[in-house]
Amino acid sequence: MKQKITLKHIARELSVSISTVSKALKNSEEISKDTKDKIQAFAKLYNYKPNNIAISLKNRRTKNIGVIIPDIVHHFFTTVFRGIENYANAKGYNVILCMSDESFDKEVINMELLANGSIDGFIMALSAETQIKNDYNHLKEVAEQGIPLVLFDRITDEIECDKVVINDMEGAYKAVTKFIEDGRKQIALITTEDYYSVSRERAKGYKQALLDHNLPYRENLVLKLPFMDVDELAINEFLDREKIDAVLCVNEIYAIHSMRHVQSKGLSIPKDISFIGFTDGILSKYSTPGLTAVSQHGEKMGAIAAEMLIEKIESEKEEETYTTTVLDTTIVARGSTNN
Amino acid sequence: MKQKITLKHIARELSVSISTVSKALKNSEEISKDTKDKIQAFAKLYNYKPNNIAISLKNRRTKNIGVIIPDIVHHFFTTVFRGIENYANAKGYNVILCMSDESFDKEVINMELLANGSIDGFIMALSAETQIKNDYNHLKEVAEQGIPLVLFDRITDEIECDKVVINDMEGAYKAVTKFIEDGRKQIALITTEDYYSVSRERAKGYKQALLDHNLPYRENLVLKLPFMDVDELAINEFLDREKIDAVLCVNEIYAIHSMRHVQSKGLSIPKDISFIGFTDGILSKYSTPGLTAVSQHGEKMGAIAAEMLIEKIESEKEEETYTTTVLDTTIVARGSTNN
DNA sequence: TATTAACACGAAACCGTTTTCGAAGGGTAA
DNA sequence: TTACCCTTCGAAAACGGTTTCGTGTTAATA
Repeated sequence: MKQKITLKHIARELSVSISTVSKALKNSEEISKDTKDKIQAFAKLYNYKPNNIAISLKNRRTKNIGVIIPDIVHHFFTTVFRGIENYANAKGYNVILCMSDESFDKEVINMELLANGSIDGFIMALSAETQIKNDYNHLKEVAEQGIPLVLFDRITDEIECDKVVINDMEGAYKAVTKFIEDGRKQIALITTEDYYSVSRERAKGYKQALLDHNLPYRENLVLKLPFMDVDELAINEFLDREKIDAVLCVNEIYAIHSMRHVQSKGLSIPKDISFIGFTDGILSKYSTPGLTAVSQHGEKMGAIAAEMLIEKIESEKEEETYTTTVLDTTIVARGSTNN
Repeated sequence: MKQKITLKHIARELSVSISTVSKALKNSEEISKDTKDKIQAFAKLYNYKPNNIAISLKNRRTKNIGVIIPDIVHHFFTTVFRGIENYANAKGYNVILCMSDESFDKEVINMELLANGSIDGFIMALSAETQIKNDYNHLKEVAEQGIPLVLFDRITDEIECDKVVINDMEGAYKAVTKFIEDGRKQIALITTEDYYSVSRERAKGYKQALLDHNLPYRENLVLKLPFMDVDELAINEFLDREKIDAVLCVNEIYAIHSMRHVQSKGLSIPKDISFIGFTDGILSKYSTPGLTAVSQHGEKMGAIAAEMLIEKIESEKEEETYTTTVLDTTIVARGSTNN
């Protein structure tokens, strides 16, 4: 096992001072060509690489970004993460990934741990529990310490910081409009409880699209499910009970399950009933028929979040101007709607 | 913006030395109760938290684990990652996640970057390109520096280190045996080229199961696809050409696509033809019919990998004993086979 | 010959901790 | 009074770098 070589080793070996070695390796003008050549050759030979930790301590910059998401086994979050990682890597940053598991406590613990010097900034999507509790003191703490923060997807108005979201309202609006243009009249919405910022927005878009096209908004065509467990029975019952010819679902799982259920009753998709689901994930692509989806462009979202964060990290000036970037959605048409 | 408080600040404020503060906060016997009380109260009031970076430099321990995987938008890898993260977090470690994007160069760059002090050990699955190139010098370098390394899933015999794999051969063997017990005779295998360690093992299990049950092994019932792009036409043609009543696929995508194709031809699953796919992912669960799957227990795999790594990191002794843990698979029966 | 500038390098401080060792001061025993 | 021992604290080194400032040497200039 060959130990990592340090400046001190090189200095001792070549009988020069540590400062000379440091400068020589940075090609400083101060050092004579002879000495530089000698030192650089030696360093290359022994594959010298500066210690990241020492540099971090000195510069008070870690070149690490902390990312906290509710769950990693989740298609949308992974695409966002990919966007973050790619951009960050290209800029020389590494990414520390933590999962909150939708738990407030885990979110707080992870943040506090990382905030003690391990990272230069945070990118995060709030956990469900945090949104329900509506407690954002851990975020405020971090902001007060001057650590840059970017929120994406699951955000809150309580915190002033950079944000990236998709235009959830517009996405739902587009989807419902497509249904209407396809001649659908009985358009249902299957969503989650309101504490999610995204669900609220999508519900708004759904309602607005109906009203703008002179269709009635009817409460009984909206099914609100509590998060966490997919209540299949509630979905089945809802689909059996109401007279419906189109369904907008706020996630893939609801949509896929609904499609299976109506298919098992002998209905034909999209002839008898058509579907659109949020998040253009893997299920939409491979279901039968393919599920028309509202694409959220997760990777782009991640890249933008990373760009905003690194911009803040690297800007010297301490201006307090925050921007919220809103990404438009795209409808990806597949077999579950008439195209 | 309130700056992070350091030992030095406390020392100056209370007119004691830095060492006294440090000791007092660790409740050292050396310091009088009065002084300790005073210092601890002050520290608590100003919410003092030691700087992770400084501690890392001092201890030469970062409490960070580097994880390098080919892709994050991939169900199996995310489940493994979840297992790693959970275990590591419980042990006080953070996880730095990098993606190699199946690229040799990215794998090398990421490893070298992290190896310079940022992490205490690596957990990784080899990129496709690395396996094709069969070049593991970057792994050897890291091992030589005494940095612990655990390989999972995509491994190699060229490197001596701890490893976790699933029993791919046994998984395929089980699946084929199930087909045979269900009365299937024309059992096909759709797999990737041989450079993947996992594909090779699965092909072995497929062959062995056939031979052990006195069925012929026929080359024309095995379709080997190059990785990266799912060649849908090749699959269709293969399914149309051969007389087949059961198909084992080495991943979900192949299986789902195959099922769609035979369904579109009017065949009934599992009556006319049945399917089993590797990786019990989200597609298997939500396809119609559900895909019987060989579960790889990714989360357990991740937990074991993390356990092995942390064990190595924290053990003082420098024994060179490496173990390979082999996880057995489980068949998760669903509608694509007769049960 | 004395002054000065350029060149090449080293000493030391610093980032924020931990830890070893030494020392001041007071108390006790001989 | 002397010797010794606790108790309690601080100085300093160390982790591995960067950077400022100073200094010795040499050569050019007055």
